[in-house]
Amino acid sequence: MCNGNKLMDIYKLLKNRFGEQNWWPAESEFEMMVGAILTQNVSWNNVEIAIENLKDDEMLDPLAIKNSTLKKIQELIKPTGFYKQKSKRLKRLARAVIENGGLNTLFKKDNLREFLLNVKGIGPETADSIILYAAERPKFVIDSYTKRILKRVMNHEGNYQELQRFFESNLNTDSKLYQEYHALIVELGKTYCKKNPICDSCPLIEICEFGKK
DNA sequence: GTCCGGTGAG
DNA sequence: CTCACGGGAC
Repeated sequence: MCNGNKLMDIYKLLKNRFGEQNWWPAESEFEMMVGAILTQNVSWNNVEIAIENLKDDEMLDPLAIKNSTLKKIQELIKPTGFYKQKSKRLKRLARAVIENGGLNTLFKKDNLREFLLNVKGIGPETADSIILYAAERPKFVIDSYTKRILKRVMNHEGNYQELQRFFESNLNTDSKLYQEYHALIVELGKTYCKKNPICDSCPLIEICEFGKK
């Protein structure tokens, strides 16, 4: 049932079907961090529009965010929804980056995860996304898709921390593997393992506890 | 548990 | 029209 070795089988099947994902699409590490906040509970399509808006105004920079007004930021990121909250979150992020000597310094911290979680508006998933895709350190990102898929495929449930440990203790500690795996999970969640799943053509049909029925 | 919120698919 | 979306704070 809770066989951790099955995790690599899942990974291989997903990779065979969907191929290389190459997340996170961004031109800079700070852009990745901004995207990580903007994508909270919002489809990536909306984030792309907001990122373009920010880019056009040369706002993908900590100092630019810090020196801009909340109102201006809200206009630019409106496509991502929750814009009043997210504009403040971007401000706090920018301030935290600046006050701690920039990203190069920040990403070397031993307590990077703790540091990020102390920025109001950055929770576990956003922090781990930044750690994995921007700082490129091996932290497995758990999201709602991961929870849903693990429950269906392996009948395995748990909170954020438990599921993260499940992946990290059963996989090689490999940033690239974690990056691709999480991206593949998201792709599966969007295309087949949806709320109303499409099981007949799912790449995991042969090994899925739920799909077998 | 509830609220935040514009966008696109169906 | 409804619904989910690469969550987090309270």
